[in-house]
Amino acid sequence: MSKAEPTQTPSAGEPRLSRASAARFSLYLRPLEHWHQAGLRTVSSGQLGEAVGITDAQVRKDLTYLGSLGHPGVGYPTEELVLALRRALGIDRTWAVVLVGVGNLARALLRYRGFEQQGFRIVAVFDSDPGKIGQEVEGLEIHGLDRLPAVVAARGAELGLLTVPIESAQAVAEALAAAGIRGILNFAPLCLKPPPGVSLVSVDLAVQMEQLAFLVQLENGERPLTTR
Amino acid sequence: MSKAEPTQTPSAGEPRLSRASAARFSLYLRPLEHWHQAGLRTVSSGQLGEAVGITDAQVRKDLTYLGSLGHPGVGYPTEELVLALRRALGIDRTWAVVLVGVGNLARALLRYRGFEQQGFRIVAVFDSDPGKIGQEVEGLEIHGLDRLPAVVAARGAELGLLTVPIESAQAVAEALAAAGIRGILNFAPLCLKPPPGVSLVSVDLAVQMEQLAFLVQLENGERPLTTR
DNA sequence: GGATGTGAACGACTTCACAGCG
DNA sequence: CGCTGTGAAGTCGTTCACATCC
Repeated sequence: MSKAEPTQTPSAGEPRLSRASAARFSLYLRPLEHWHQAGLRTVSSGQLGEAVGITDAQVRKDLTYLGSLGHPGVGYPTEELVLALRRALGIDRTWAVVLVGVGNLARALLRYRGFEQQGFRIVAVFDSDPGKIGQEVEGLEIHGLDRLPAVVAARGAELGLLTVPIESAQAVAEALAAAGIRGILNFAPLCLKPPPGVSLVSVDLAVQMEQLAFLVQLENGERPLTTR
Repeated sequence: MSKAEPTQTPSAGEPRLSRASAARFSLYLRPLEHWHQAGLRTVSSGQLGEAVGITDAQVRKDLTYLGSLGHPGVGYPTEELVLALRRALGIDRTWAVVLVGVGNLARALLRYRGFEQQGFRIVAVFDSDPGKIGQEVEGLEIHGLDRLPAVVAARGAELGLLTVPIESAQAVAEALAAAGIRGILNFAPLCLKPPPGVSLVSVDLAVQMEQLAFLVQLENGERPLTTR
């Protein structure tokens, strides 16, 4: 009842593409789009690796998952590669995104051009504060949370940005799920339990800062952790 | 000349603590600090694992690196564990931080309480725009970039938040390094080359969004990447 | 009994090295 | 010749299982 079967991966789709490779696809995309606009028609695995700071072998292995679009002795055609990568990542189309929690971070995200550029459009914003509801931010009316299901459905939103305080994060995540949202990018500094059927990516700025402190400490050779 | 020696790790410090474990230390810290304040004196690996979404075995393996502070049959003393984790991460003290690039994101970061709570204090802000220099944000005067070395030295800053546009990111990173900064948290959406002696952590919001789109696409079973 | 610490098995990811093609 | 695609080897990280101790 507890061992025997390897459990997990019971029958569903085979894991064609490794998670690690997908994470790098996004990184490849930036220099590639830049080079493509600059008129470069072809790139080698070495150039790409150099640009994102990994080995050429790694690049080739990753790109294998896209099918064989490299030409020996030549390299990869820039444009095809960009298209294939975007397709693999699922950003060969536009995603409608809602934002919940209109604080400082939310305002910064609303003004951030990078999302739109990659095909993410923020189509509605929500907050629970009655004082904010009805106001506008960046041309969008702030809705009350009760309107989540209706607005999500009306705008065809599939992704959500979660910029609410810790206390309400889990509840709002579930409200988003109930409203039909399929993926959440969470900025609240806690470990959200993803509602069933909803994918989750979390960004905790304090955690990143702590990692940085750790790295600096390591480099300083100060306290590489004694066995004690 | 090219094989034989394993190269790398030539002689310097042995890699006591794995990078992956250190990344989780930050995650452990949040529920732990919460529980500690709530008066809980002891926690088990199972509880911690549950809170951050990993197995108990993984938790125990990680905590091994801190020395043996668990008691069989009882668990780990909450307070000691918090202190040991903070010490391991290098946040058992305050870090002085400078911020470069006063845009929307910068303002959001300046108002974010999470940094201060974990021992990161933003002590100065910089921008290259003459129109901004001399103004104040969140009680801090905006300095010109030319004052980086002087202010960094005067305030004893060791870390930097980089929220400048792509074009100037690399140059500013090098200026930070030259001014004596030891670690950079970069928000510009490009692959920075870390100056020698400087640690780097990058946060690219568009990349996170793309990962989310990828996960949702996977879960939808839509296009799990065909071999073609 | 309940929970830790840990070697050993396992699996995932990366690097190597080289055959093969344009 | 340069560069891709890929098995094989190697490294790193996670999970298992169990001896051990309170």
